[in-house]
Amino acid sequence: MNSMTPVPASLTRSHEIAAVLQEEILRGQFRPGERLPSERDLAARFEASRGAVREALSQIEQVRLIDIQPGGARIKEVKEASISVLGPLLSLGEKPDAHLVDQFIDTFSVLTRFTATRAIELASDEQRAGLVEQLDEMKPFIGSVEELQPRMHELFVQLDRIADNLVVRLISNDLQAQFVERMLALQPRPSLGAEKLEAFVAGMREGIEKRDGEILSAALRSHFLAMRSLVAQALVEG
Amino acid sequence: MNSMTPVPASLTRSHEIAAVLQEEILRGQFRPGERLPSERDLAARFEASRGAVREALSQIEQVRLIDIQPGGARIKEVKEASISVLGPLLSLGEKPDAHLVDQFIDTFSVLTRFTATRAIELASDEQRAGLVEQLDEMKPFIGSVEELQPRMHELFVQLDRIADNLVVRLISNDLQAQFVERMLALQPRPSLGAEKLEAFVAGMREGIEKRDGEILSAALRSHFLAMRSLVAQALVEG
DNA sequence: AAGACCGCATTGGTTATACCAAAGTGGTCT
DNA sequence: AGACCACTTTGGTATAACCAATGCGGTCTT
Repeated sequence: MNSMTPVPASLTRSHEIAAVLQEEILRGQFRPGERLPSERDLAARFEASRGAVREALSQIEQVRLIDIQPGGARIKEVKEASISVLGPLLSLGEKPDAHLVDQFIDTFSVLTRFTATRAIELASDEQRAGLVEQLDEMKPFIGSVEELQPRMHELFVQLDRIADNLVVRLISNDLQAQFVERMLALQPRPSLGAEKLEAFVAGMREGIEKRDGEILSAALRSHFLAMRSLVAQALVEG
Repeated sequence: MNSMTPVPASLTRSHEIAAVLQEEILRGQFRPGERLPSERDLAARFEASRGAVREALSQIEQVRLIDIQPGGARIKEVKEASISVLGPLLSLGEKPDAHLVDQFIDTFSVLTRFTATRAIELASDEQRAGLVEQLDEMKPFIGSVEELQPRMHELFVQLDRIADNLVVRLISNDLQAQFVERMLALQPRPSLGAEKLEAFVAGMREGIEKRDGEILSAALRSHFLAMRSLVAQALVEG
């Protein structure tokens, strides 16, 4: 999966401008309803062409942070924006806002539990057996996060495939796009203890084998809770 | 709230082009990995300037349906896209795809339950009392969807405010932006029976008053399930 | 003095042209 | 057959210009 990571999208002028403006908006440097400087003024400020500025504004409009209309572009409330602003929002300060990170993990947890419980409802016996096998194959690697992580990821991919819910899939895409890369920058890189991981794997296994959503859900919940405090700790220390 | 509905964003050339191209991509008229026609060719095809086409492509890139790079823009998998493609995806056929609508409602249901249960965990006694009051004030209007809906909406706004989870909030924004307007076009406009609504309100009330997430969650679950079959029915009939 | 009206400056929307650097392409030479 | 090189295409950017609609300010009317 790491090898699939695309090249960090070349920074074009319009993307730069969009990033800067978006950050300023998210920092609250403009009041909602207020007018953004005109495209010509922005072009002058960024020493760029109007075309580049227009492309940037077009992107910001897409995330619903501004409303472009003849007469001027107006700032909207962050609360009304698209989920795409979460990434920039997390990158505002030196460290991501701890509260926001908590919300993030909680939400991810809910969606993952939904996917997982739905998956075992829908899964055939063969599929469940396959999932259990995947989990069993993880056991030797519980000590090593680097080894375990890709296998865990593969498991979730399978669950996602079985649950077959495009809506959740797309939401998760966005969350990951906004969140994961920014969390990976954390130092020290948090990692769960072997005991907890073992319990987690065991819980998942039991939930899948018995087709018991409660057990599965409980395992996932406590796993995400553990991750939450880990990340919180990393945010304080880093 | 209806009066707040913004003017149907003026259709600029770039938005038109973006909409057409996006629809073609979503229809699968290009294979993932395949190259999109060059900006110059697209400009010729749409009888527009390259600038307009570039703005359109910039928007489509924002929803991660294409990947623009020097050398050419390449199509990506729908599964990798942003949640923003859901709206266009729902509008592909004459009627929204029933399966997708189900997924939509299920997902909305999960998030709403999360918000509601979190809200009553966090709510002060005064706030809970306020919520209960809101519910009680609904009772006279249970017969009339038009009267009930805005009050119900206000209740969810309060729950959302108390739960105070920006991530879920933004996700819900996107879902509503993509979904609600398209569903409102359904004819006949589905509406729940008074008995079910009464039970729903009662369940919410009890859950909030007793601060019991299970009861609250159950009320919401069955409510969304009812909505699901209503919409399914409307899709078949319409 | 208050309100309706008109007109100009500003703003976004769009087009056209031009140039650059990088990616892609095809042919040639080894 | 493979490496190399030149040409072409493609996206990235800038400049200049025009239109329509908005916003604004002053004037005229009542």
